[in-house]
Amino acid sequence: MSDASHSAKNSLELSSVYDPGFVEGKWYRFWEENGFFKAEVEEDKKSFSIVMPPPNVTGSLHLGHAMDSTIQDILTRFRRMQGYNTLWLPGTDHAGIATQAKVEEQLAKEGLSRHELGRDKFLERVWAWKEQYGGRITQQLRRLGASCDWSRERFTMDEGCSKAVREVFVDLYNKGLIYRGNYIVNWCPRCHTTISDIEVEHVDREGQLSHLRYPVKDSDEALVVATTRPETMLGDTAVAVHPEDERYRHLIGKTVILPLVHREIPVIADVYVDREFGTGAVKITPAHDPNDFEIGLRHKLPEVKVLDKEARMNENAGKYQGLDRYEARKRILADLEAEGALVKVEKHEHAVGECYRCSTVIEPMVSKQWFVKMEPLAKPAMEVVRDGSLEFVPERFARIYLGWLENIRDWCISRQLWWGHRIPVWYCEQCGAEICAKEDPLTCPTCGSSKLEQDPDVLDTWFSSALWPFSTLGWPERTPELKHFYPTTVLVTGRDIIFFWVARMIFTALEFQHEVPFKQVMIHGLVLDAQGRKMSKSLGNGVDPIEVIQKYGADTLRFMLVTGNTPGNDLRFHPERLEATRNFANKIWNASRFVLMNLADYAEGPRGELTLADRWILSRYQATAEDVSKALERYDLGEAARLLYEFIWSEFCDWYIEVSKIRLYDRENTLARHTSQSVLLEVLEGTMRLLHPFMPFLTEEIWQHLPHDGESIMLQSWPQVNGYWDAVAEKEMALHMEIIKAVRNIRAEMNVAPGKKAEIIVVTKAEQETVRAGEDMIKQLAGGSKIEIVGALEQKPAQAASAVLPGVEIFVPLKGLLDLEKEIARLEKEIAQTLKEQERLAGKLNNPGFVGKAPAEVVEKERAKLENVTQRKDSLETRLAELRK
RNA sequence: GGGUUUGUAGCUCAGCUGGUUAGAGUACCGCGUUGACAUCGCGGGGGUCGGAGGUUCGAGUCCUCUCAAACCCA
Repeated sequence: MSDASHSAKNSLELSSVYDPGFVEGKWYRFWEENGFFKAEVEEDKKSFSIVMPPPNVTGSLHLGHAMDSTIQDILTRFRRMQGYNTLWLPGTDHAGIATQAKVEEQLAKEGLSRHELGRDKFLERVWAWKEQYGGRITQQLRRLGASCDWSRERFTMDEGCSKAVREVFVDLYNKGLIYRGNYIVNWCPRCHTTISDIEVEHVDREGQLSHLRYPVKDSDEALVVATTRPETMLGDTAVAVHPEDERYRHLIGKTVILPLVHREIPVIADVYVDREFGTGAVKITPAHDPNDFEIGLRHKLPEVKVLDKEARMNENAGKYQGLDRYEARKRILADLEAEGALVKVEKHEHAVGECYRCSTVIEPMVSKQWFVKMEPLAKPAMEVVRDGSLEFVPERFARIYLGWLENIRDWCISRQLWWGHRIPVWYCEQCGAEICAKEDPLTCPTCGSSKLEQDPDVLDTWFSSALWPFSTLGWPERTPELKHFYPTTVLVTGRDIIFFWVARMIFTALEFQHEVPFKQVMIHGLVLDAQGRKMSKSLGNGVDPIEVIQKYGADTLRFMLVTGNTPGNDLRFHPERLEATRNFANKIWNASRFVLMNLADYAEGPRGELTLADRWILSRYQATAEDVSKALERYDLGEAARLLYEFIWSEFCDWYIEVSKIRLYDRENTLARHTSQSVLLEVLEGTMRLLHPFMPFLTEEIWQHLPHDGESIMLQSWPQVNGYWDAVAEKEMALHMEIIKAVRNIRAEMNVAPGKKAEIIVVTKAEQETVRAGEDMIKQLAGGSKIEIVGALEQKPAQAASAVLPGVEIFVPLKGLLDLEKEIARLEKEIAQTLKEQERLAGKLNNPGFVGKAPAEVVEKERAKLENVTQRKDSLETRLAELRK
């Protein structure tokens, strides 16, 4: 090899401790600047595409993002190396409420409000804010090593996405799937906007159940209702009882008198009423309770609003007007008591709806909002999952998804915010016409007036993210990207946004592309703190991934986030696990250093005969490549990572490298040395490729030091699984390992100083040839001075410790060092173990049921085991008897 | 109230379609520092798999019930 890049670089540059900070930035720049992440449409190649769940533009990276992005990056790098035309498309979300709140905060510091600024000026400020701070999270993703195509980065409010939003809205509107109506919605008195049903979090709270007496008109009787919200009684327009409730049957159709305000309201019958709850009679406030609203519709009850947008009592509340809802509750209860209408108050635990953003108790309120009619959209969305054209991984999440869609309610999409996609509907001031159009209209198509007013509301942020898989590929244009990369291959996201996002992407995609947005959805769990709690700002238990990266390196964080965990389950974050993973990175680093140090004089050339260890590690390497590939294909990243960890540490480092030292240090036999170098190199280089998706930086750094062709490891092909499996080598190697472990155990138990070599006698008939082939290895790894392999021993060494393996007996003569008592105890323990095992196996084989019904193969295996155990036990007993003489 | 998940060594977690003496990391104990790595090596102790019952020749691995924890929905 004459080309400089083909030979190993001077390994002396490699420090004995891996320093991620030193290499990470360098390689990321190298990859990005050379355009290695860029995906051009290559029609002849199979595509693999992922759209990144767009993080909030206001956000900074948290461990959840880190995990989500790591998984996507692993899949992307894996498929890229496999030769797919790979696109990982990044972007950010405009995050209506969050972003608006951020900028309002900023304004508040200047003593300004958005209303003082005005809509247009405010929006300018938001855009300016976005330009300045919005890129933060994308920079952080780079620190993590994300190999997404930044040249295609998108934003949910960019021109293309906005165009897609318009297109979808107008189309749904024209199909009658978007409508405007007066319905009960969730109002956040703090964010001053509606939020959708799923943005409400139900929290169990200790509250009070007040029993209120409503006198029946023209009667001595009274109906007692139980309520957790006495203040809304001012807006009651009925009392409902169950139609079959004997207690109240005679009152149905009668009228009761609302205390305090003395308004007359009817007693109605509705099956919704739970007879068991409270008194079995319910006050109905259609304007401020979702269930009451439904009842109100069924019974055509009037809606009396008593709360305003600040959740204060309004003009319909008479003397309570202006009071906050909780203050009003106290006052009203006091007044009811004074009037004798308060029967009792009892403690009561119930679920209270809170705003997902600010945790303010939401106020159900009737108001005029825009909705998406869900039923017709939900049906096909369920169908594609049921028929398997869209798959959830793990599949249990499909049930959650389906369960939600089965009971779907219409989606409230209007938000009383300024930052977002404004609803493309205009109202004609002249004739009252409602105009929904893709292009801003200048005049009213009905009356020609130019006095048009656009609806002030914006759309729910999720409306635009629902279009993400195709809007980012250029839709509504028919772009080559859309044709080639859509439907995307897999969506990777947390299980917390199945409803918010996944479901909505699926039904919009089906409606507009007539195809699923992705063939598979891989759902992962959440990253929890060490105690298993969600990480949150209020708890202050969040961990900053960037700090972790600075301390341990991105590769360590990545590897740690995908190990020790099964698909779909939550992951607890334990700092100690970072150390363990960092040690693993360091181990790889040092193993590579070792190889490089011994490769200085390496030149490609034909190998000599492969040793047992060579054949063994090559076989194990192949098996690992195959298993890792399979695990990655079924999205079991934790298993893939575990396999690599085990292979590298336990097999490659602990055994193969140690064995290789024999030939490496033997300068006489250059062919053997060369062969060893060659195998070390092959396995290390291939293993780096297998590991690259998990630890891109470390593997790139090592790979660049190894003899190589090509610019970057990330562009190399994935190791080919060639089916090479050397069963013989694996079996023989296993025997050698057993022998070595047995000798090591003897040495340790007998306190033989580690530096002191000892003679090893191996007595075996059946395995003589095998053991002979590994003589050097045993000597090297078990600290043998010399090794004697015989078929039988005339006279057993007196002062020797021994061990028995199937078909093999081992003696370690320890003149003067043997502690007879210790050795006897050791043998007795061994015998006890084998005896137990022997009994277990014999019992099994004596069971006619087992012998008769179990597969012959299994029975045969057990028989062989019994034979082995019996033989071992006999040998051990013989030995013990000898010692006791 | 419905649903999902989890309950395996002191701790954190693996264990695929039931069949080796139930594994790893970490912690713990003993020994070890010239030669890849003390962010290391070698050796060792430690669990009968939440509980009960069942299916089966055979169950951590399937079924039923039960206890506990977390989450989602209502």
